[in-house]
Amino acid sequence: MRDNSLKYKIIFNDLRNKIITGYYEINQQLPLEKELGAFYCASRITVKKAMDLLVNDGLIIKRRGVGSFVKGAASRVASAPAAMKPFGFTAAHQGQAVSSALIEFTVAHPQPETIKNLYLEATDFVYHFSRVRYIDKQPWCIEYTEIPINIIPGIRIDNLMDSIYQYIEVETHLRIQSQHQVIRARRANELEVQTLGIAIVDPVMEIEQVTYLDNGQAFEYSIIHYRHDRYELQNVNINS
Amino acid sequence: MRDNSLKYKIIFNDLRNKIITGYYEINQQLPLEKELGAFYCASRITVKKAMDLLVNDGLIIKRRGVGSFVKGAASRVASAPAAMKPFGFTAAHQGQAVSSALIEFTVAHPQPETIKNLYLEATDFVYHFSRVRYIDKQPWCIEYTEIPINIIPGIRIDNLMDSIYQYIEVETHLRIQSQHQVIRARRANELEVQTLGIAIVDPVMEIEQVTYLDNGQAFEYSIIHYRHDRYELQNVNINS
DNA sequence: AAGTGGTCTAGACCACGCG
DNA sequence: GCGTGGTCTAGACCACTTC
Repeated sequence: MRDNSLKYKIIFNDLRNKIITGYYEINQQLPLEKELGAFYCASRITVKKAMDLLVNDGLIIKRRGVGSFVKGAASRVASAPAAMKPFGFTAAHQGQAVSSALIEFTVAHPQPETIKNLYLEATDFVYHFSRVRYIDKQPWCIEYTEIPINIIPGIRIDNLMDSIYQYIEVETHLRIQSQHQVIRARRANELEVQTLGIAIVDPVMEIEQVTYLDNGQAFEYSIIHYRHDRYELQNVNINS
Repeated sequence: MRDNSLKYKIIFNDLRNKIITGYYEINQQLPLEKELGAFYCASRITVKKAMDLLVNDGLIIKRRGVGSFVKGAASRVASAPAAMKPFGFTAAHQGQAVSSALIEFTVAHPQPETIKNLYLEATDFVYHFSRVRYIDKQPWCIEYTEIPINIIPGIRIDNLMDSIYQYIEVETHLRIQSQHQVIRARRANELEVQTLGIAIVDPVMEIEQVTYLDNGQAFEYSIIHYRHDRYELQNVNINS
């Protein structure tokens, strides 16, 4: 990544490491913005930009008139910066043995929800597929996905065994830019009981999502059901 | 709020309204940062700050070398800006008839999870209470909460019928600054089946949270179980 | 080549907490 | 009154897209 050459990201990552490794302890005051600017040879504005990212990730608090301090929660924070969370199951479990079982793969007209979320016509065509995702051969979740064929052409069965996002970014010149999700708890259905190896009384975590390319085009409508014991979401709310 | 006098928030809110009301249509290009700066009598940097907030809320995308565009998801976006989401059940349901039923209220030593998350000693004392929360007399969720008595003293039973956060901010001079949450799906227990009026096979949405004051002090450890049909979380992920 | 947004700076002034 | 972080500016240069 050439992102590493951006000054505010260098400062962000360095401060983040110093907090996570305990170089800065919990509740300890950080150096002043002015001092950090001198240390990193950066303007105060650039240091502030880096520190504001730390605030958004829940690692520090800033108090006007007082200073900046390491937050107590810092020791339990996710390993990846929130701003750099990767998209998709494969990327989220990088380094682990991810595999997939294809349940269904057809080309069809889009379902009503897909029409609404991707602004399609009922007469359009989409790839319609569902697959179970495994880590170390343990079932993790089941994905129900529709992707318009005229936005992402050329998907074949063997692309679905790996990361579909990787196919899109590597085989085409399109880049994935963002993802809008709605998260709910739900009862599992019969298919999920069988494929995920859970009991009929076990819930699943539902993630309904629309994924966007960097040109603003929504290209995927997907519903993912996770085993409830294999998914949790971290969230930090900051008061304006 | 004197927040309204901040230029970047004025611009943010004005652009946000123009997007939500359809003054700017989906996929329409917004005026250039330079033009908006002239329109609002603001520098380009200030306009950019406002627009970056819109990006984080998932309302627009920005393309270097091209311009900024209204995102398709804009029409389905939450009514409140993500950056200004209020804390707590009462605030989240402002204008609705919120009521509470107290299940338990004692002063006790903290549970292990509370000790770990609030950095307490086993010999400390906490308010330990649980309550069911209703909207229009319909059960919505059940909260299990512990708050150290030496951080927030003077909580009485009648405070628990209303918003405990409101008690804290009004009766003391402390201000609530942030909240760290972990969200999971879970099976309901016997108490929840009865108090929430759900079936034993129905899941609940679990929110485990630590809430912080603006001095960085963690003052509350809480687990909330929502009826799965009465809670959903919206989430926007942006690629670096 | 022209024009967009992204980064960075130096400097100013303000709001706030504290002594 | 002092020092903190918050806001805002004018201007520079860069990375990127499009023509």
